[in-house]
Amino acid sequence: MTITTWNQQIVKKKNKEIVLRTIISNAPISRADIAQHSGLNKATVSSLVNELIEEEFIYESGPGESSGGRRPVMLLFNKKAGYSIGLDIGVNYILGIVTDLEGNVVYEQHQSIHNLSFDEMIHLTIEMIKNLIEHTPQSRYGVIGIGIGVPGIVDKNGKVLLAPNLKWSHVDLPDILHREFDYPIIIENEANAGAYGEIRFGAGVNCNNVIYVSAGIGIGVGIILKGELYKGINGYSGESGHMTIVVDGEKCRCGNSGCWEAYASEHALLNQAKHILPGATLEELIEIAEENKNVKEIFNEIGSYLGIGISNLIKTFNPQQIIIGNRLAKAKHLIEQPTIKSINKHTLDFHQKDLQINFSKLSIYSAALGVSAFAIENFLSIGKD
Amino acid sequence: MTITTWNQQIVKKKNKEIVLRTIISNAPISRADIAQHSGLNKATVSSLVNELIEEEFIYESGPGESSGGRRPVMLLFNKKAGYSIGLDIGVNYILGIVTDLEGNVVYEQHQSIHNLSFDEMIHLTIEMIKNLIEHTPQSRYGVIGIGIGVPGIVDKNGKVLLAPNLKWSHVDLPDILHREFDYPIIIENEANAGAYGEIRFGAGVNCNNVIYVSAGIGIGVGIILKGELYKGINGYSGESGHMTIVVDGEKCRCGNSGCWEAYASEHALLNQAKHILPGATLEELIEIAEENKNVKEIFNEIGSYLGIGISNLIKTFNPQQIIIGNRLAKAKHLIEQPTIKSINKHTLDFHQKDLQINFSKLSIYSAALGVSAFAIENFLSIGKD
DNA sequence: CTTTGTTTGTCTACCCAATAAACAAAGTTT
DNA sequence: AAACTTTGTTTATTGGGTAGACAAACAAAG
Repeated sequence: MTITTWNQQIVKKKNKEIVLRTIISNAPISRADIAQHSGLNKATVSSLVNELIEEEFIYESGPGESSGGRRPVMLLFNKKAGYSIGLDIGVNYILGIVTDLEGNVVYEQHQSIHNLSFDEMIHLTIEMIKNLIEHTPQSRYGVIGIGIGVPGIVDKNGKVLLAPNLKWSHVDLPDILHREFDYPIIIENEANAGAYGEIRFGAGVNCNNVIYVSAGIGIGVGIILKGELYKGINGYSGESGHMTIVVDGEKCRCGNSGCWEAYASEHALLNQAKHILPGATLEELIEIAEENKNVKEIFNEIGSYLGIGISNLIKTFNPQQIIIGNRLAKAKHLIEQPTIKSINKHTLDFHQKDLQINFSKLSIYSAALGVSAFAIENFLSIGKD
Repeated sequence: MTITTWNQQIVKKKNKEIVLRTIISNAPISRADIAQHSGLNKATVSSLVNELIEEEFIYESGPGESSGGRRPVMLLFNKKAGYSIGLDIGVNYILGIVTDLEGNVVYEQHQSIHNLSFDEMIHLTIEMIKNLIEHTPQSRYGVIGIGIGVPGIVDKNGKVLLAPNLKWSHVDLPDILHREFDYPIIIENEANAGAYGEIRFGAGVNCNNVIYVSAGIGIGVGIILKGELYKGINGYSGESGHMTIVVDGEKCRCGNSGCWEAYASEHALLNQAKHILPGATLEELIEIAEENKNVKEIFNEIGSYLGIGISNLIKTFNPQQIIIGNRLAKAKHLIEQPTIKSINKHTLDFHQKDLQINFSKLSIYSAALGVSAFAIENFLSIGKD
């Protein structure tokens, strides 16, 4: 096994990437400014910029304001050079989106599902992808990749090892899809995808160490460290929903007892609420909470427990930001205060320094945008010779 | 702020580092083998090797076995090119070591301390470092750095923000020491240092994702991800000893209740044992446990709780290895089985796949070797032009 | 002992990317 | 209009890595 060595080609590729990323995050920008900003030589920038224009990753948008000399030629990222496809497979829905290279949704398809067999599920997924591809605008690079988020444990090769809520186990999704589609395919856990979506396009833009708490039926955690998704040795990280917060506490679906998600998930909420309002959904409970003290108190309690688990994560990671997402984020106005209160109570001042607690900004799109972003990222760093 | 750009000098530096590291971990090795192993061109390797010889980082040890042609010239790492100093400051001891560049201890000094004032403590530390420097063998690069491990929270600049057991707060140790010594100085939390010591020289050699659980008076955690120490946004990561495992449980010294270390540390152990044997130390209890069922049961329980917290970390990190170190590791024979049993009970098969649970191999030297290794690492990547 | 083939390590010519400096073009300021 | 500024390109140079030729050193076969 050989290590990655360094040579001029790598240098060029890295510098080209620096130039491109500088344009993406500072557009419109001139060649001179890129040189200033990146520290690269003017001539180097000029040459790389011209290659990027040739490849249609960027384009000249015309002259900008003069600052006392020749007017600069402003450069823009060509977000329409290609399009990415993202799917979020949930328990009772599939959401599919087509985005440009900046993560703007140009087409979307929502599909409710109920009690589908595995084969029907796969068939529906494939049909959906076909439809998304059909609705992808023409462009230089076309569809640059397909990302799929699933609520379960995904290994390093994209195999879905266990998705209890979908009743999937050992599903080789990349293999199944590669038989139909000849595009790069990325499968990712829903919490990981959501985390990435938020740091790229949502509440966590410009944050490098972020813990995304996906509070839905269960609780999953997406971990972004040093700007990169951390996945663990086999890809099974972020199962913090099953960390013990009460030894010998409530029974959890995983077989253990006292798990965080037995106290702070949608499942826990519905479980509490069924004594008051049997069969009510999260959305219904949120509405009722406005007038019903007892229901409001349940949200209070859920928020408080949510804060306890988050505090555990804060003490372990000392992150820059916590983002609370997925379905419980809909109840932001009900759980934000008790959650923050709980975090304040359970962490030291040290850990609260420089710490932001936010809710998801992308609502239902977090995961789909996240996997779409993975495909884009993959394309921009690999695809660019 | 300019980004790090890429040029030929960087390429050379990186490749030189590849060559050096290949030699360090594969010595004795020939130039041809390095080329084979690294993927670099023979000529490139030859040139870089000759520079490294010039700089005395490596040397030729004579001809090796022929494999059917000209006999190769074998290369060895010159571990005596410089020496590193490591200190482990504990509550009632200071341990100082001098190591060569491979982490072999060439001189050591143990010092017991009791109820020293802050000034006395600093004075003693400085005197010890002076003594260690005096006992450092002559070499090309001399003392290449000083690393110090402390039982407390250390920020990114090496300032000790809080070390409750030492009664330190806001101690600018780097500043104090730089007035005395003109060497690179690295201050690190004891758990982080121990973690690094173990992955470099101990139980975690060749492991990239390791959680080191420092179980002493309290519990600290050192997190190694992708081969690097993870420190969080401000350097306060790994305070997992204070994660809640029993909501509204035992009071902890931090002010909260139900913290892991209130159930699984030396402090918790002594607390339990004082009802049976008031005033007994950990070492005494370990001896007594051989014959005393009640004491043995306390170790059992501590191990069980230790396993619960470790399980929480496993679910979050999906690490390759857990290393249990610090004082409680002395009771390995008493707590290993209950700990492993507890981990088996509280984690899923997925997380146990490819997972090793080990105890510290470096015993009392973990932290001192760790900080020493930090200094060496710093020297080898920066010091080498 | 000779011949043949292999392995090792160096040397040379060459390639390629970044850089500095010179330069032209297109502005602004005095 | 003249002088200065800024932008972006062109030129020559520097300094790395690489391929391939090469000699030295050795093993194996005859």
